[in-house]
Amino acid sequence: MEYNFREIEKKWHKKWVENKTYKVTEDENKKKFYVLNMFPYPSGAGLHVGHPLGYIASDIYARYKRLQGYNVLNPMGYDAYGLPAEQYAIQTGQHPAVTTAANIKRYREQLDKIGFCFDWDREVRTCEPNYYHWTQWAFQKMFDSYYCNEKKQARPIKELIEKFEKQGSVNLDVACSEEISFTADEWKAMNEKQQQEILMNYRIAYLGETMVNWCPALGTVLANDEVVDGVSERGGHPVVQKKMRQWCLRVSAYAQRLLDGLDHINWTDSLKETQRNWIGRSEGTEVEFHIKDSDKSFTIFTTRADTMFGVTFMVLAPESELVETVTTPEQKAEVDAYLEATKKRTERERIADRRVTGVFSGSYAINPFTGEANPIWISDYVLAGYGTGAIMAVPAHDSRDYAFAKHFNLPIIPLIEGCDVSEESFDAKEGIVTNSPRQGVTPYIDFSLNGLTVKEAIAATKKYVQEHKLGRVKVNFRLRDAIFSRQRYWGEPFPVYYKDNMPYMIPENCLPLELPEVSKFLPTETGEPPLGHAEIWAWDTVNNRITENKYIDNKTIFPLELNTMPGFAGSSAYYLRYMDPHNNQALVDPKIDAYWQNVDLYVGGTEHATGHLIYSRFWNKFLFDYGYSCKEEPFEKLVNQGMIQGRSNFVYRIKDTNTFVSLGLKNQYDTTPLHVDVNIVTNDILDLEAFKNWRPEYNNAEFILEDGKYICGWAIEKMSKSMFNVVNPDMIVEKFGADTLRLYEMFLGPVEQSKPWDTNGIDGCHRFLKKFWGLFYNREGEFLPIEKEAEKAELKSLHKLIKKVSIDIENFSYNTSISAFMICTNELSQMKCRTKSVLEQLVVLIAPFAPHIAEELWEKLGHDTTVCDAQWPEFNEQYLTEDNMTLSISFNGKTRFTLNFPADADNATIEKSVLADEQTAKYIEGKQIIKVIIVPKRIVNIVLK
RNA sequence: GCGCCUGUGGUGAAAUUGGUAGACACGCCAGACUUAGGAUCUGGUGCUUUGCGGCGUGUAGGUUCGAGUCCUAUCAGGCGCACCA
Repeated sequence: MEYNFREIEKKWHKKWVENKTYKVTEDENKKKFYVLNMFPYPSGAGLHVGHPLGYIASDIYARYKRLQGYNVLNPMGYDAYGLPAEQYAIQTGQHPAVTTAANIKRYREQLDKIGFCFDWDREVRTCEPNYYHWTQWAFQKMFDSYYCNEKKQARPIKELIEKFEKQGSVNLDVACSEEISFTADEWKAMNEKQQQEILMNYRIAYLGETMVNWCPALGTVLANDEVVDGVSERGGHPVVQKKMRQWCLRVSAYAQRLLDGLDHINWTDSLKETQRNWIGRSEGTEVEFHIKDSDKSFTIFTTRADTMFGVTFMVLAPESELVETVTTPEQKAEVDAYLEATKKRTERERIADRRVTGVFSGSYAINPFTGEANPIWISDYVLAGYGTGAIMAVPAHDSRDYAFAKHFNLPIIPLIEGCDVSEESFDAKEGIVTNSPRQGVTPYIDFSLNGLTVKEAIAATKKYVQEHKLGRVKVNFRLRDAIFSRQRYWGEPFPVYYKDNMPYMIPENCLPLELPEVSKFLPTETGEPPLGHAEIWAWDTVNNRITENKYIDNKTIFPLELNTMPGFAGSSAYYLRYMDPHNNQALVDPKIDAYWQNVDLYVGGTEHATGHLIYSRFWNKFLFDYGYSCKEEPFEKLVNQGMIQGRSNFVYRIKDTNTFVSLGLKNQYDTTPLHVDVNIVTNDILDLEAFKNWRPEYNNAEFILEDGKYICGWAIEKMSKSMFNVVNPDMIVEKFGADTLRLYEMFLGPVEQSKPWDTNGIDGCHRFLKKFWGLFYNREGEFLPIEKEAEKAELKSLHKLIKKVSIDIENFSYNTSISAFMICTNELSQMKCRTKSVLEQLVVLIAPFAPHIAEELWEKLGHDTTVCDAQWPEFNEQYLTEDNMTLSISFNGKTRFTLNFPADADNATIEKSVLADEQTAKYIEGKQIIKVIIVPKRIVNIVLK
């Protein structure tokens, strides 16, 4: 009987749905295991072969864990809100809800064909009200919270109000946008609006007037991670800096915890490193500089406190509020011109063109260590958003300051013994400090760093600055608060209305606030949000319900927020929602959360390293602070699947003809390479008929063949429609079956590695499944397994496989597991002994990889339960014993060699003749063996004298 | 510039973690069965040499009885951050 994968797969897909084979419920008697894939954006293009890579890898793991007796949660859903879904809707001129639903349907069909063990009863869609209810709820909680630095957690804002009433802003150690000071009496004297404005400075979700990444083409602001090289990540449109009033999340308050948490989770080093870079912790010192002939002062931030004696000028960011203060009347015209010029330059231009620019402000700042008056300059190489927006420039030891000093001819004072700063600055933090203070100069203060190493000098300066109240030790983070508003239609509406221009939350029991219908949902270049077109979009505070805009009176009926939330809002806590997706009383029932805890294995692409994976960790930490999530870190282990690139094929057309020449002969002609659809090429051989029918212009194409074949050229490129190299999983499933696709995607190489999709070689996996089937059925359709005692050789082959596969799955080395299956199948097939018990275990072993064929054979073996409920076989070392055992021998636990001896020998005698090489023999010859220690894994330690 | 990762046949890749490098698969070569084959089966396949042999894990050193694996330097490719003070 033939291996009929089409029939088998169809049959089992139906049975799995009917029997709800993959439905999971909480079960206190079983240990839990939570496997999660990053849920997809249902884009219009559907799935290509790259998407399922991670899903297959995690599916294998989930099935394996289930066979081991775990209660496995393996859910799937859709990240349906946000830019990509909406862009697609705009391009096709349809309502996003319609296209999203259609795309989801398509995704589901494609996913269903591959045979995943998802519990679809737990599906979530971020665009559905019963889901975004909890996105809005979390936002309200963030609005009603501040971050207490002392307790290192989010606290209810009412505690902060109580504090203000008692002591004002005295001794306040909380995260804020800017330091404000006021007394309790002043607080009490404020009206409601003033108080709300003050509180906004502390809320975790707050309205902030900040510089944002404005993308005119997309008609929205973007978060920092959505901007790459000055253009939008989606679509590559220019992005400019603009000051706007936006909702923000105070992610920066959690910077230290986000950093510390990385130490306790099982992620790859490179991903952790990426996050560390993004968080960008930098320990330094803030020092106050007084402005000469003024009572004003400003603070700078430096990580090189040891260079205080090498400061020759100061620089302010053009956007710094201090610019106005320090600009003298004589310099005003020049400064204004400079500010105007910088404003015009976009982020992109600044990156592309790094020329040194700047202007002198006219003022001087007094260096508290030398007493010298340093000129204050303004330049765009200093960023307003980092540190204090002001720096002390030490041209000798900072390359940027050096470039500036050379350009404007400012002095350079070297501070490290023996360093040469005639050509470039000496940036390394090493060497012995000198010139601090300089010889012959009367010390301004009683403090010297000369003779210390750089590290010692930094510590000494910090100490001095602290003790003399010249500044303070400060930790700065690169991580900024996340901008949380989008001027888009297709996103979660904010559950917010405006009274007297200040935001108020609609009552929690009125959630979800559903997305209204609008006449026009297209974004605008000017940034008016599409929700402005909604007619029913006002909040009636008397009846607590939505009402029509025309009733807005700003007394009881107020306008609702017009912005919507960004894509990452819905994807930040979805793993919690999967635990309890139908609960309409809470995001997740605390008891259920306590059962599933957090995600044990998270699989997805690296592209989310600085976006989703930061926001999600932040969001979860916030919920953790209130006890809504029982674990501080959401994703225990994370595996990044590599990207699948496309492998394009080319045909070579001879210029000005319709004749195509095969790859090997193309150099004899003047040809143009043309992309050809990879789906009409097999193993680089072109299907000539299919090619003629591919495009009308090739109908009468002629070919110059080699060996009767047309060989195509190839190249690795991004998988894209325009290069005709997109391979859909459906086509592979149709041709070879889902089990072959699953095996092949895993066989391609390590899951973590990026690699091109290459259909060459898929035959090997398909052939293997046929051979595997051949262990059970011969060509005549006889069922081969028989009940009998297993033979030694069979058991050895089987247990070798059990051991290998068990270890490999734990390590995600699926490619080598599949090799092991191939070897075992060949061995058993040659032995021609078909012992039922052996084959039964073999079916269980392959079930995670190729579930359809496993179910079919499991049934044929006489089981009426699903193979998913079988038990993963344990390997038994005794079957693995070799006839000739190999011993690894180490001397003093250090050096080793291997040694063969018969396994049945009672006492192995170590003879010179069996040693691997002569030199080794020479090495132990004449040395007295004191002790032989046999340790597990058949390693023998021989201790030599 | 700083940080992280990766370099092994014609190709994708293995290597019990310091012990016979190239498992397994693709491709290729030869053969068998076939009217035919993008089917199936068998054997071969790192390079070099007629052969014995020699050489081989980006390059150059080092540690070791022994290195793809550890150390140092260097080259190449990929990724992240980047006027972040």
